[in-house]
Amino acid sequence: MRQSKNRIEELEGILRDGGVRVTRQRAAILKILAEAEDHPDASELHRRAKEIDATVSLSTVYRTLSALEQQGVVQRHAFENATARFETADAPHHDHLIDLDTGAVIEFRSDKIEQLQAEIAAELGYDLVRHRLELYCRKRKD
Amino acid sequence: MRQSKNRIEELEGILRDGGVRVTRQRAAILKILAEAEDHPDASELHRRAKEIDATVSLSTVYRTLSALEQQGVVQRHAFENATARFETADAPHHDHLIDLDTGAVIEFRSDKIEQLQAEIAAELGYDLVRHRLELYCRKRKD
DNA sequence: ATGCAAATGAGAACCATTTGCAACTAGCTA
DNA sequence: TAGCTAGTTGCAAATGGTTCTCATTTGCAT
Repeated sequence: MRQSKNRIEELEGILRDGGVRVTRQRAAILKILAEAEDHPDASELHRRAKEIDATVSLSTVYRTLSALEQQGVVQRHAFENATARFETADAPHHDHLIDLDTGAVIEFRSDKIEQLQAEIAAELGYDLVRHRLELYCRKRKD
Repeated sequence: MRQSKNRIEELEGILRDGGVRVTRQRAAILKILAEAEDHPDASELHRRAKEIDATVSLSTVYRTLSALEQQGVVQRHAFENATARFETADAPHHDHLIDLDTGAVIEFRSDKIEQLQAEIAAELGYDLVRHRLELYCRKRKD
């Protein structure tokens, strides 16, 4: 996309700073991730990455995703009855609405809900570390 | 506990009405589930059920849990990085707070959040079918 | 009692993900 | 630029929770 090149170089920088080597395979996976507008799973990422570098193996996709997740560059989501799906962690925090019929994922954010969650945790004597909020929905029939 | 006997008979009735046979093994699993105050996983249920009926196999635990889930008697939860955990579906709807250090699960309910979720789905053109809200927390340090 | 569809135990099968290993290679060093 | 070495890779095998297969048993309506 438009300036994905910069974004990719930025991500590669983050990796190098984190002591993670930027290999041919990782560069390919990173590019695919940066350009993805959806929430692909590991095998879909593998399929796409192979178009850039045919040598990328599924193992490497998984290993790279784990490394990227640890660097905070990628987020992993385990939606109901499905394989893990991934997205770059550049956008601000948001939750997900999953279309039960198509599997499509829509991002949304509600500051009210975020705040209520923290309040609930506090009331119960806890500090909220992270949360998971997923809405499983069907397109409204008119 | 106190009147769990009635509860168990009630559950058995639901099963029979649903065309599901109440076998010795299922009765044992049902009893364990009705008495559980926590959110055990399949192998823990297996462990406990065997104390009532040593013949219960893990296969049957899984099969029974699926049957109970279909009858709406049991709910399955897939918390982060963990095996599926179960609870009887008698209590009114609630969400879960998971203690990251102990794995303990605390139930809570927020009508405000419930309402906000439906509103968000509606705004995006969807009908909310179900949702998942989990708060991963640590005990507050005083 | 009888008959038969439903249920069971044991173990194999599934399948997404992880891991062991020997052969590479990114990227610092001289 | 060549060399070094710890980090990476592809492949295949392992993992582990959960589901399925199949021969045998059993609940329960008749």
